Amino acid sequence: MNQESEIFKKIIAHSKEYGFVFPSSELYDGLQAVYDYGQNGVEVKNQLKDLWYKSMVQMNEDIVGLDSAIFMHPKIWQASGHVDSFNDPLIDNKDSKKRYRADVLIEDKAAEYEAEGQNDKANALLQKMGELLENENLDGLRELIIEENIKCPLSGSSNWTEVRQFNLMFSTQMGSVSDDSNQIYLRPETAQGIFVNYLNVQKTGRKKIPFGIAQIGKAFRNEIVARQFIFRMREFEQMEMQFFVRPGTEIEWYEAWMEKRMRWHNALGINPENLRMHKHEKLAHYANAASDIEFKFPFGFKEIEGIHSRTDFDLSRHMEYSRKKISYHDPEINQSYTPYVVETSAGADRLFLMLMCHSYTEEQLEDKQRIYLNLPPFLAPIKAAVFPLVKKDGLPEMAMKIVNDLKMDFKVVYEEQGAIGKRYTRQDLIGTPFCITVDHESLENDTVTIRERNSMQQERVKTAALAEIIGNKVNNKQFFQKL
RNA sequence: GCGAGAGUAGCUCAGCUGGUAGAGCACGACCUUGCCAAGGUCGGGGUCGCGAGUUCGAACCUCGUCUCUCGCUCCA
Repeated sequence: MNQESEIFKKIIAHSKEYGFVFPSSELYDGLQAVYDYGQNGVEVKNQLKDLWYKSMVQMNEDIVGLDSAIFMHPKIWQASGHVDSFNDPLIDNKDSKKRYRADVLIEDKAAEYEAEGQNDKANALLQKMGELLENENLDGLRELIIEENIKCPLSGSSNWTEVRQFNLMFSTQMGSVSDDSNQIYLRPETAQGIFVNYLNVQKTGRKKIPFGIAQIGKAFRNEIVARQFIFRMREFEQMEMQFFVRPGTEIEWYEAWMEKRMRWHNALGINPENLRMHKHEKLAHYANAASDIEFKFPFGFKEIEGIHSRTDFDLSRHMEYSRKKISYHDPEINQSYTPYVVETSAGADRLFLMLMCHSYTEEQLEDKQRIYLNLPPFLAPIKAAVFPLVKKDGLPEMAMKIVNDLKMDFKVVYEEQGAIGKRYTRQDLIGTPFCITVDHESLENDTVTIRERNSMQQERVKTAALAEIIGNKVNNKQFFQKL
């Protein structure tokens, strides 16, 4: 455990030192649980998102894309259940330092009464709590806890703090005149943008069920405690796909998508031992089956993607709250129904962190330690670096010409500073798959050496062959073939 | 939000019982060299997280505050 958190610290430090991830607003001492992607991180993340999007929309004829707004009608969050379930009244016990949900403490007490056969007392308690919650009377909740002599199960004391309301959704005002402005939320998930556009896409795209809608976008959650670097952030990016299916077929599709998504992660080159599927025992209110794909981070197996069978919960609720009909007439069986939904929901930032953890490699050579990022070449921020062996004799000019030719196809850099070994190392540290060196022989026969990152092996090749050699490793084709 | 620990140069850290900041690496220029973090010379860079207080004098002591790390809590 200690060694593992050591390695995680190194990954965090490496991410910052080499321009992958910076704490947000660091100049002003930072902003808790918010991070920025640096010059190298943004390249990785953009390519990761592009890879996911194309894997969905380009590789599946029955999936289309969407980019819905972050601001949405406030009623959407009532329909989705977020307004209710993202608001928790919390209370701390000062002796045990434990935090509880105030409503859960009272519910537990009611359950005790029930177990003792005092059903009336239990119901009265629950009713009173319901009223207090309805009126957002937090002091009243605290009084009720004290009246009922509810004690902390751990410390056994009733030394309670105030009850505080935690709202996991960020809110702001729409409308510049504060008097008649409306409170709206920053979306806590991207899925609802897909649900409320389901009908638009289905009709204008003439989509037949089954079909899917994929979207990448920012979401916001006001986490009580956000830890573990970019694993849990207040502003984060989701890559979600909602697949609409005929009721009764959802479990088949759910299982198919579990397999498909696992294949996707394997195709990234992640060690299969570090990936696992975790079935939810306790299901959320909207799901009839749910699993997480988990990656073994240095701090343990944690969720990177969820696959959920969401039934018709969301569409039905939107039908109810919007009072619009959202059913589908299925010509194949000549029946109308509300489609069921199978969702795949991945965290872009978590996948990024997974890639960093996967890639960070410490290798012991005979005389020294080597550190490099074993990023999949198609996700590396820089595809190739070109060096003149010395900065004279026309070598820089030839190297520059190679850069200018290659940059039409790939992100490449030119570097002449420092000894050649140091330049190789600098590229290793950011995961550049290829280093190309121009030497004196290059001027004679138009060949260069190309060095592969992991093996450090060099090969002398014709300059004209470079684009193809790099392209074969760096394009997405071989990735898609593994899906 | 509670409890514990931490914050000095880009990074890793020194800095004695208070006497107004150093090293190595990194970075930049030049010279020498040329295939895996080379050597030499020179140089840039810090209001010691921030704000008060004590003191003739604070990186150091006291208080507050911010941020980070760990634990509790929460986690669709």
